Order: sequence, then C-alpha cells, then structure tokens
Amino acid sequence: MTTKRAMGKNETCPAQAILKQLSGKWKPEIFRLAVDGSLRFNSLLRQIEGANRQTLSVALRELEEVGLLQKVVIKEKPLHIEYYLTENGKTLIPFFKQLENLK
Amino acid sequence: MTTKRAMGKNETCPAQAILKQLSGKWKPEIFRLAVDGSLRFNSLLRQIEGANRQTLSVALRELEEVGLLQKVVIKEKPLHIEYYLTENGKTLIPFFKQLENLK
DNA sequence: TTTAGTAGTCATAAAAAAGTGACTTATTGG
DNA sequence: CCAATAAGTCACTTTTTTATGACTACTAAA
Repeated sequence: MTTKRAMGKNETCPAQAILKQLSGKWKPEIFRLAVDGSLRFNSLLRQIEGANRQTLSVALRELEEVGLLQKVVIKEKPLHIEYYLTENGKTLIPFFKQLENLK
Repeated sequence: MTTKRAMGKNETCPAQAILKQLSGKWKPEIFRLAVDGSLRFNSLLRQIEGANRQTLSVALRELEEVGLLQKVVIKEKPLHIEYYLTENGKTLIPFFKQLENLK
C-alpha cells in the first residue's frame, strides 16, 4: 500500500516545483509557444515582443536546465537551433490545455 | 460550432496568465499551502522559512488582487486573518493535485 | 485603560531579474 | 578565404523583487 502522507515542511512538492520552474516574466509565454511546436531563437525574439536576446537566452537555458526544453542544432542552409519540449515537458501539455478551458 | 483558433500574437492565453499569477519566489509555496486549507499570516511566516513579513504581505496581496485568494477577518480572542482560495482559485486544485502525481 | 497578540506598513537596503549595445562563434555557400 | 545568417555572450545599466528593522493599527481581555 502506498502511504499518502502530507508534504513536510520543506519537502518541495512536485506541483510547486513545476510552478517555480515556469516562474518569470517570459517563461510562461515561452512555454505556451513550446506547446504549439518547436521554437527558433530569432523566431521567438520576433514573437515575444518586449523580450530581448539576453533575457530570452537566459530563460531558454534555464528551461533547458530543469529539463523542460531540449535544444537541437539543425545544420542546414543557415544553421539554426530549435527548442522542443522534452518528454518530461510534454507531460505538462494536457494540464496546460485544460487550464485554457477553465474560466 | 465553436471555432477553435490559435492564440494571436498578444492575446494572453488563460493558462499562461495563471502561470504568471503564480510566478515568484514564494507564490508557488503559498498556493500549495492554500490548497491544504486556510492560511493565517503568522502561521505562514513560520511555515515558509526564509520568507519575511513584508514579502509575504506583498505576495498575499497580489494573489488577492488577481482573485486567487480571499481575505477573511476573524474577530475572535486574538483577532486574526485567514486567507482562503476563492472559488476561482479552487478550480485550480485538481490540476495542482494531478501535477503532484506526474513524475 | 493598559497590555498582549496578530497583522500589518514604512523607509530603506540588498539582491535578483531583465534590458542594452557591441562583440563573438559557428556553419554554409560562393 | 569571404560574406551572410543565426545564435549567442560580454560588460554594464536599469528595473523589479525581496529583505530588514522599526513602527502602527486593531481587538479582546484583564
């Protein structure tokens, strides 16, 4: 039997952790765009108006670090990079989609 | 027929909005505690170690402003105040609970 | 009316996050 | 080798969030 005990003082709960990982000025928007498909750096820069290279760069790196996004280098005409949701990140899609339909 | 169109450039999507509302150093934790029941100010101050009055005060006010928490003054022995999830806030509980069981 | 307990605010300081503009790296195609 | 394009980094500034410590407001009970 799996005992379901309350979360202790400082054991971070997974839901709380995910909220923190998506915390920030641009991460929610980046995540929304990621749910819609792959992301290129410059494409994001254009889509997310108000954001800038540095900020975006940092946000993407952090989302990568916590394992929500993965970076793929595409060696084509003009080489570019795409960011995708990881398998882990994809598990959040249904929640995100359902949140859409709340209010 | 309800046409389901893609989210335009700057129409904020609800899920994105909710993530932003819960963004910050302490809001995810406050929200987690709120899911578990009511919250008193000093009780929070004790539970959330690292946080302080001012910061907590601001976070609670903001959560109140976006309509996730509501404040109730209890005129008893030592008067105190409780914060509860609003009806609106409660609609998020199932999502939060499910997130728990992900990873 | 004084005191104790709770829940704050205020002015200010420190720390963290975001923004700027110039510069760098990597790759492909000519 | 050279130019063009994409994706950054770097040093630094500005803005936003958090933190500190002292102080205030409200209520109930003594």
